Amino acid sequence: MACWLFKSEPSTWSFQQQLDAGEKGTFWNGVRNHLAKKHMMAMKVGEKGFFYHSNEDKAIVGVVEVIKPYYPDHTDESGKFGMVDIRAVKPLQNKVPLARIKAEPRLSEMVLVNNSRLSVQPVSDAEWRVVLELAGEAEQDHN
DNA sequence: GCCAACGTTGGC
DNA sequence: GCCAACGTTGGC
Repeated sequence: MACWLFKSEPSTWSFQQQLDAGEKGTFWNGVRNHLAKKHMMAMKVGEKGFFYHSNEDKAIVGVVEVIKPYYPDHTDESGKFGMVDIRAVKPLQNKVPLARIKAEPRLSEMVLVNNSRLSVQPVSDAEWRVVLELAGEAEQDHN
Protein backbone atom coordinates (compact mmCIF):
# COMPACT_ATOMS: atom_id res chain seq x y z
CA MET A 1 0.00 0.00 0.00
CA ALA A 2 1.50 3.25 -1.13
CA CYS A 3 1.62 6.30 1.11
CA TRP A 4 1.58 9.95 0.13
CA LEU A 5 2.12 13.47 1.33
CA PHE A 6 -0.16 16.39 0.52
CA LYS A 7 1.29 19.84 0.93
CA SER A 8 -0.73 23.00 1.43
CA GLU A 9 -0.31 26.49 2.75
CA PRO A 10 -2.58 26.75 5.80
CA SER A 11 -3.72 30.20 4.64
CA THR A 12 -5.05 28.56 1.48
CA TRP A 13 -6.32 25.25 2.81
CA SER A 14 -5.52 24.04 6.32
CA PHE A 15 -5.83 20.66 7.99
CA GLN A 16 -8.45 22.22 10.27
CA GLN A 17 -10.57 22.95 7.20
CA GLN A 18 -9.98 19.39 6.05
CA LEU A 19 -11.21 18.13 9.43
CA ASP A 20 -14.25 20.38 9.21
CA ALA A 21 -15.05 18.87 5.81
CA GLY A 22 -15.70 15.63 7.68
CA GLU A 23 -16.23 12.11 6.37
CA LYS A 24 -17.29 13.11 2.91
CA GLY A 25 -13.99 14.92 2.42
CA THR A 26 -13.08 17.36 -0.32
CA PHE A 27 -11.40 17.42 -3.69
CA TRP A 28 -7.72 18.26 -3.83
CA ASN A 29 -7.69 20.66 -6.76
CA GLY A 30 -5.29 23.21 -8.12
CA VAL A 31 -2.41 20.88 -8.90
CA ARG A 32 -0.67 22.12 -12.04
CA ASN A 33 2.46 20.02 -12.00
CA HIS A 34 2.97 16.92 -14.07
CA LEU A 35 4.91 14.99 -11.45
CA ALA A 36 2.25 15.72 -8.83
CA LYS A 37 -0.37 14.66 -11.37
CA LYS A 38 1.43 11.40 -11.96
CA HIS A 39 1.43 10.67 -8.24
CA MET A 40 -2.28 11.41 -7.97
CA MET A 41 -3.01 9.10 -10.89
CA ALA A 42 -1.28 6.31 -9.01
CA MET A 43 -3.41 6.73 -5.90
CA LYS A 44 -6.01 4.18 -4.92
CA VAL A 45 -9.02 4.60 -2.68
CA GLY A 46 -8.10 3.80 0.92
CA GLU A 47 -4.46 4.83 0.65
CA LYS A 48 -3.20 7.13 3.36
CA GLY A 49 -1.29 10.36 3.18
CA PHE A 50 0.28 12.94 5.45
CA PHE A 51 -1.00 16.51 5.45
CA TYR A 52 1.84 19.03 5.51
CA HIS A 53 1.54 22.74 6.22
CA SER A 54 4.08 24.78 4.26
CA ASN A 55 5.28 28.32 5.01
CA GLU A 56 3.61 29.26 8.29
CA ASP A 57 3.67 25.95 10.07
CA LYS A 58 6.24 23.88 8.22
CA ALA A 59 5.10 20.66 9.84
CA ILE A 60 3.26 17.43 9.15
CA VAL A 61 0.04 17.87 11.07
CA GLY A 62 -2.34 15.10 10.17
CA VAL A 63 -3.30 11.97 8.29
CA VAL A 64 -5.70 11.86 5.36
CA GLU A 65 -7.14 9.08 3.21
CA VAL A 66 -7.87 8.93 -0.51
CA ILE A 67 -11.62 8.45 -1.02
CA LYS A 68 -11.95 9.03 -4.76
CA PRO A 69 -9.43 8.19 -7.46
CA TYR A 70 -8.09 10.61 -10.05
CA TYR A 71 -10.64 12.48 -12.12
CA PRO A 72 -10.54 15.66 -14.23
CA ASP A 73 -10.20 18.99 -12.44
CA HIS A 74 -12.96 21.15 -13.91
CA THR A 75 -11.18 24.28 -12.66
CA ASP A 76 -8.31 23.53 -15.04
CA GLU A 77 -9.05 25.30 -18.31
CA SER A 78 -6.36 23.42 -20.19
CA GLY A 79 -8.01 20.12 -19.34
CA LYS A 80 -4.65 18.55 -18.66
CA PHE A 81 -4.85 18.16 -14.93
CA GLY A 82 -7.06 16.34 -12.49
CA MET A 83 -7.51 15.71 -8.80
CA VAL A 84 -8.44 13.18 -6.15
CA ASP A 85 -10.77 13.43 -3.17
CA ILE A 86 -9.39 13.03 0.33
CA ARG A 87 -10.81 13.09 3.83
CA ALA A 88 -9.14 13.80 7.17
CA VAL A 89 -8.46 10.67 9.21
CA LYS A 90 -6.99 12.26 12.33
CA PRO A 91 -4.64 14.97 13.52
CA LEU A 92 -1.26 13.76 14.73
CA GLN A 93 -0.73 13.75 18.50
CA ASN A 94 2.42 15.78 17.98
CA LYS A 95 2.91 17.54 14.72
CA VAL A 96 6.28 16.81 13.12
CA PRO A 97 8.18 19.96 12.16
CA LEU A 98 10.32 20.12 9.06
CA ALA A 99 13.37 20.80 11.23
CA ARG A 100 12.75 17.50 13.07
CA ILE A 101 12.42 15.66 9.77
CA LYS A 102 15.68 17.14 8.52
CA ALA A 103 17.40 16.14 11.76
CA GLU A 104 16.29 12.52 11.38
CA PRO A 105 18.79 10.43 9.41
CA ARG A 106 16.14 7.85 8.49
CA LEU A 107 14.19 10.60 6.71
CA SER A 108 17.09 12.07 4.75
CA GLU A 109 15.69 10.64 1.52
CA MET A 110 12.21 12.07 1.94
CA VAL A 111 10.96 14.04 -1.04
CA LEU A 112 9.92 16.76 1.38
CA VAL A 113 13.59 17.29 2.23
CA ASN A 114 14.94 17.08 -1.30
CA ASN A 115 12.17 18.61 -3.40
CA SER A 116 10.10 20.69 -1.05
CA ARG A 117 8.29 22.43 -3.88
CA LEU A 118 6.46 19.34 -5.08
CA SER A 119 2.88 19.56 -3.80
CA VAL A 120 2.00 15.87 -3.94
CA GLN A 121 4.72 13.44 -2.95
CA PRO A 122 5.21 9.72 -2.45
CA VAL A 123 6.27 8.50 1.00
CA SER A 124 7.93 5.13 1.53
CA ASP A 125 6.56 2.64 4.05
CA ALA A 126 9.68 3.08 6.18
CA GLU A 127 9.36 6.86 6.16
CA TRP A 128 5.69 6.57 7.00
CA ARG A 129 6.46 4.56 10.13
CA VAL A 130 9.26 6.88 11.23
CA VAL A 131 7.07 9.97 10.92
CA LEU A 132 4.30 8.29 12.93
CA GLU A 133 6.85 7.35 15.55
CA LEU A 134 8.04 10.96 15.77
CA ALA A 135 4.43 12.08 16.02
CA GLY A 136 3.90 9.88 19.06
CA GLU A 137 1.39 7.71 17.26
CA ALA A 138 0.98 4.00 17.88
CA GLU A 139 1.67 1.72 14.95
CA GLN A 140 -1.03 2.13 12.32
CA ASP A 141 -3.05 -0.75 11.03
CA HIS A 142 -2.00 -1.18 7.46
CA ASN A 143 -4.39 -3.33 5.54
C1' DG B 1 11.62 40.20 2.78
C1' DC B 2 15.26 37.70 0.51
C1' DC B 3 16.85 34.40 -2.47
C1' DA B 4 17.71 29.62 -4.21
C1' DA B 5 15.51 26.01 -6.74
C1' DC B 6 12.51 24.56 -9.91
C1' DG B 7 9.10 24.65 -13.81
C1' DT B 8 7.46 27.01 -17.78
C1' DT B 9 7.66 29.98 -21.60
C1' DG B 10 9.21 31.77 -25.83
C1' DG B 11 12.79 33.28 -29.14
C1' DC B 12 15.95 31.40 -32.16
C1' DG C 1 14.90 21.23 -29.77
C1' DC C 2 17.90 24.15 -27.05
C1' DC C 3 18.42 27.43 -23.54
C1' DA C 4 17.92 32.04 -21.49
C1' DA C 5 14.53 34.67 -19.10
C1' DC C 6 10.95 34.85 -16.19
C1' DG C 7 7.49 33.61 -12.50
C1' DT C 8 6.43 30.92 -8.46
C1' DT C 9 7.26 28.42 -4.43
C1' DG C 10 8.82 27.90 0.07
C1' DG C 11 12.61 27.75 3.55
C1' DC C 12 15.20 30.84 6.09
